[in-house]
Amino acid sequence: MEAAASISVDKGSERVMEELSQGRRYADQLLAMLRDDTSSASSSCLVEKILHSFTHSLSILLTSQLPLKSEALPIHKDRRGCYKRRKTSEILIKETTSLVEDGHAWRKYGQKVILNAKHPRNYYRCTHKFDQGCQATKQVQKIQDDPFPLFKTTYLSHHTCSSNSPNQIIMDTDSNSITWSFDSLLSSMIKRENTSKSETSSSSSVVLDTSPDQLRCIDNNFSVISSSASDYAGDVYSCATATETNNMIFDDILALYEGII
DNA sequence: TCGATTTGACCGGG
DNA sequence: CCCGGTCAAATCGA
Repeated sequence: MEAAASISVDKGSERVMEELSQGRRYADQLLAMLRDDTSSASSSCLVEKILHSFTHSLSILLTSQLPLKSEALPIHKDRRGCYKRRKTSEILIKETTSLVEDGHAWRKYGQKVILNAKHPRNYYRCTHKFDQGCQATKQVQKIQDDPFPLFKTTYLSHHTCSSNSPNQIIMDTDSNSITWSFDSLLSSMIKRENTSKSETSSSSSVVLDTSPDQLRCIDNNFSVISSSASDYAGDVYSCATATETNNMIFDDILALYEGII
């Protein structure tokens, strides 16, 4: 981001960016108008695609430093200056005993053997890097071997995308319980735990009872599991809208599961 | 067919 | 120059 801002963009691409920005503003206005009219769902969808296209184009112009002027082309593809190494700010490091989903859509873009490390480091970027210009990346590396495996995940930059996160809490009207809906998270874990089974349910839920000191997993392949979960029960309402806190709770619950299963 | 992953090449910072 | 982060062509697979 800051790297993009410091780039001295030439006049041509500056004009292109201005033109794209104007187009994007028009599309924004059109989308707002269409959203008022409930009968034009498909038109809204189209406008959203146009908006993504504008955002993508602007993102490319902002982040690339490829010369627009035609200069002597090298024989093979020259990628000098094709990316800027990010500043190491906004780092979050997590260590987990298994590879857990964190509710965001990631796309693997690289793997490197690291000096003096037993396992390679894997590089992921946000799926919405190009359609929404989200700069979030993460690195995952196994740092401890198999009897008691440990994975280190390093998150770099915050998500700026508006991904429809699967880790959304759905409040149950039942006064004694809260239903959490985080399909991808739990079903992926169930897949791990039941690899021998040919079928896994596509949807799962966890019910966190507020009165008894129990954590229950309700799923086709699971029976009732209980453990201490009172630490989380009291916090759920207050952090229902804080995604980061939710993710932390999900991680804790996963750790809890791993202790049980 | 098209999105995701793999993997060797390329690049920049130290 | 080395190491680690990123790119992008090739490949995979749903």
